[in-house]
Amino acid sequence: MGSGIHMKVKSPTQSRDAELTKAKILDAAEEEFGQGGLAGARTEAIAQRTGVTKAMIYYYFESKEGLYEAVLERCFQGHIQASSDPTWHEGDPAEKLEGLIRQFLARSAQNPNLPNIVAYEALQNQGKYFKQVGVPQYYETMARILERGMQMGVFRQVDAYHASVSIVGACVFYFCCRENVKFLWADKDIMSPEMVAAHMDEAVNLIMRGLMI
Amino acid sequence: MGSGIHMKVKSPTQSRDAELTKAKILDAAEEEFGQGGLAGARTEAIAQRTGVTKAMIYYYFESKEGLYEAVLERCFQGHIQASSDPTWHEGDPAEKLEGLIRQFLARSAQNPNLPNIVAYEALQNQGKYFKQVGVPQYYETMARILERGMQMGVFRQVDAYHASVSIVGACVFYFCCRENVKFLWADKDIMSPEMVAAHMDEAVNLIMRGLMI
DNA sequence: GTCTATACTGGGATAGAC
DNA sequence: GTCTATCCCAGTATAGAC
Repeated sequence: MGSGIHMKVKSPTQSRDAELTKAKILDAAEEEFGQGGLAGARTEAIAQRTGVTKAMIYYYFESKEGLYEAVLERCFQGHIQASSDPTWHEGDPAEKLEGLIRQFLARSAQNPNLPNIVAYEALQNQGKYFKQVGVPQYYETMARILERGMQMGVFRQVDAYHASVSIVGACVFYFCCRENVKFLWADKDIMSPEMVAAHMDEAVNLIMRGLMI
Repeated sequence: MGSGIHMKVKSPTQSRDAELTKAKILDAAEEEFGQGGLAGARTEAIAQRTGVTKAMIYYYFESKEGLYEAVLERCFQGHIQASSDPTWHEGDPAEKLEGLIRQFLARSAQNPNLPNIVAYEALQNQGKYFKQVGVPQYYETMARILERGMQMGVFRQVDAYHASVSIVGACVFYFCCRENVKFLWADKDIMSPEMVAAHMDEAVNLIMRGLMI
C-alpha cells in the first residue's frame, strides 16, 4: 500500500522515518477532520494523536489546508476508483445499482469519518475541496446506472441526478447524523454490526423498491 | 408570541426595545449557527448582523450556549408542534405520511438553516441540545404512522425506526449537503423553487413507492 | 527530521461608564 | 439597555536549536 520508493532495509529503529510519520499524521488528521471538519480540527490535537509536534505537520504538509487535501485524497480514493470501474455499466442495472449502494454503505460503516467529512465539507467549505478531489463523479456513475436502467425498462422514469442525491441521502444520513438519531435506540450501539446491517437492508429495500417499475 | 409581560405602550421610538433586540439577535444567530454550528459561529458576527454589540448577547442570553438553545427552541418549534398533532394517526396512513414528509420538505426549503443546524448538531454536539429541545419525538411520530400503516396492510413490513431515519435522510440530504451536490447542476440554482419542487417530487415518490406493498 | 519556544491573531467573556 | 475597553485563553504558524 506504501509508495514502494522508500524501501531502505537498514532503516534504524529510531523514530526518524519520514513515510511512517506522514502516514501517522494522515491517520490522526482523518480522525480529527472527521470530528470537527477543516475549521474545527485542531493541529495540536492531530500532533498529539500522532505523537509528534505541530511543527512536523507544517514541515510535511505546509499548511492545515494542505493536510486536509491530502487526507481527502487518501480517504475518498476508494469511492472514486470504484466508481470509475466500467463494469458498472454492463449487465443488470438493478443488480449493479444495489452493488454500488451496498459498497457505499459498507465503506461508510467501516470508516465513519467519511460520512462526517462529507457533511462537514458541504457545511464549512461549500464542497470546494470535494470538487477538487473529484467526488462529484461518484454521482455521475450512479446517475448513469439509473439512466441505463430506465432505458432498459428496469427502473421507472426518474430524474437521475435528483434520485442519486436522494439515494445517497437515504444511505448516509444514518451515519453522519448518528449522534442525533441514537436516542431512538436507547439500548443499542448504532454502529454495531447488527444495527448497521439492519440499516443497510432497510435502506437498500426502500431504494430498490422505490425505483422499480 | 412574546411573553406579554412587557407591554409598555409608551415605549419610546429610540433603540431601546428589549423584545425587539432579543428577536433581532435570535434572527442573526440562527443564520450564523446555520453557517458554522455552535462551535463555528462567532458572537462578533452575530452582533454585527444584529447591529448591536457582543455585550448585548451576553446580557440577554448569558452565554453562547444559552443563545444556541434559544435559537434551537425557536426554530424547531414548528417541527415539534406539528408532529404532536394527533390527527397524524387517523385516516389513511399513506396520505398522512406523505403529508408529513411534504411539510418537512417545505420547511427545510423555506429555511435552509434548519437542515444545516440538524447536521451540525449531530457532528459537533452529539445531538445533546436536540434531545433537550425534543426533536427526537419527531421521529417517533413518523415511526408511529409507519407502524399503523403496516398493521393496516398499507405499507410492507419494515423496521419503523430505521425506515424513518432513511426517509428523513432522503429528504434532508439535498438541503444540508447542497454545497456538495450543486456541482451536478452547473447551470441551476439548487434552492430555486423549480429545483426544490423537483427534489420534493423525486424524494416523495422514492419513499412512498419504496414503502408500498 | 524532530524538537522547544514564541510571535501573532482571533474570539469568548466581563467590567464599568453612560 | 447599550456601549467601549480589555482580559485571557486557544490556536495557527514559524524560527532556530539539535
